[in-house]
Amino acid sequence: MRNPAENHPPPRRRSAVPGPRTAEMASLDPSSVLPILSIRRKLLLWYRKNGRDLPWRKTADPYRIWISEVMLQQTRVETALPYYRTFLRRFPTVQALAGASPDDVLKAWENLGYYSRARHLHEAARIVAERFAGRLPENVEELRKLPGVGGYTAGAIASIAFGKAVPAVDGNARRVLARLFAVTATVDRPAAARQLESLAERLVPESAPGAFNQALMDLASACCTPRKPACGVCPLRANCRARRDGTAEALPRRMKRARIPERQAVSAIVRDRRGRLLVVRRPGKGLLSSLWKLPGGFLRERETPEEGLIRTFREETGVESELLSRAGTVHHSYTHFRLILHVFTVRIVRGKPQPLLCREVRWSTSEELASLAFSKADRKAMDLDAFPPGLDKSARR
DNA sequence: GTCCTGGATC
DNA sequence: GATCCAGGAC
Repeated sequence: MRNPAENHPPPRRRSAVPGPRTAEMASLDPSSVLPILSIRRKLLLWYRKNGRDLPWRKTADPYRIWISEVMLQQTRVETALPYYRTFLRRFPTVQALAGASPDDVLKAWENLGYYSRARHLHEAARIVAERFAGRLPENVEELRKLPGVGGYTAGAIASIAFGKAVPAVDGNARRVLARLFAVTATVDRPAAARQLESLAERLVPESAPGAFNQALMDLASACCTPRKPACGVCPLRANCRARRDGTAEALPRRMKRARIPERQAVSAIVRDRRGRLLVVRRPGKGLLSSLWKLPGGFLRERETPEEGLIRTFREETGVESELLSRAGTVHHSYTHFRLILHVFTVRIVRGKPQPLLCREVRWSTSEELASLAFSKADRKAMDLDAFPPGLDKSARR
C-alpha cells in the first residue's frame, strides 16, 4: 500500500547522506527497501547483457560524453550517431571546439535542429577552456552553470563521466519511473517532475551510477516504449506497479498540447547571370538563428503570397523585384507552428541586395551553398529550383 | 512560451 | 500524404 512516490522526505542535499539511503527508507517502510535493491540489481544485470553499444560508451573522455549528451537532447540516438562521429573528428578536444568559428560549429550541426544547442556548446567550450583549463567541472552545480547544460545533462555528465551518484532523468527515464511507481500525476508539471527526480535519486546506486542511469534510458527504448511496451520481457516486470495495475500504456500522463497554429511564408529563388543563388543570413537570435536562408519572410494577415514576396524581399534586402514563376510549396513543422512556404523564382528589377533585415547577403555558387548551414525547410525550398540547364557548369567556374 | 527534425501512425 | 508524437534548455 505504501507508494514510495508518495513519500516526501525532507529536501536535502545528497552529499549530506553518505552511502545508499536504505537505512532511512527502512525506518520509513521496511518493505520499500527490497524493491530498490532488487530494481538496481535487475536493471544493471539487464544492461550488461542488453545495453546498446554506442561510441560514447567506449570513452572515458568527459568532453566526448558531454558532446553526446547535448546531441541527444531532444534527439534520437540513431539521428545523433553520425553527427557525433563527424563532430568529434572535426572538434576532437575542448580546445579545438573553443577555437573554432561559430559558423563551422553551426555547419557541423546542420539539420540536427535546435541550433541554440550548437551556440551554447561553443560558448561553454570557451568557458571550459579558459576558466577550467579545458577540464569539465565534475559536480552537478558547476556543470549546470554552463550554457546548454540543464538538470538532465548535468546529471548525465556527472554520473557517466565522473561516477557521481546523481540521477539523470530524461524523458525516457521519466517514462520508466512513472510506470514502475505508477505515478499518475501529469509528468510535465513541476510537482510530478520533482517526484520522479526524487525517485530516481533514491534509486541511483553509489557503485555504478552512470551505468544505472543509462540502463534506465536503454530500458525505455528497448522495452518500456511509449506505445505497446514489451512488459512481458521487461526485467523489472515483477517490480512494476503500472504493469500490476494494467496501466503501463496509459502512463506517463501528459498535458494535452494546444493546437499548433499554421503560418505562411514566402521564399525567393533569385539567380544572377552567372547562375549564382542569392542567399541571406538570419539574425543571431530567434528561429534558426545565424543559419542561411532564401530571401523572403512571413506573410501578414490577408496578404497574398505574391504581395508578401515583393514586400519581404524589399524589407530584407532593399531591392524591387518581380515574380517569374511559382516553384512550389514546402510544408514543414516546428514545435509551435506549422509552416507553409510558398517558393517563387524571382527577378530583381532595381537595386542591389543589402543586408537590411538580415546579417549578410551573398550570391553563392552551388559549391559555396554546400558549405553554408541551412535549415531543412530551406533545403527543401532550394530543391524546388529547376536549375536552368547549361548554367550550372558556368556557375561552378 | 520558443526553440527543430524525423519516425510512427493513420 | 497529413497528422501525431517524442525529446531538454532557457
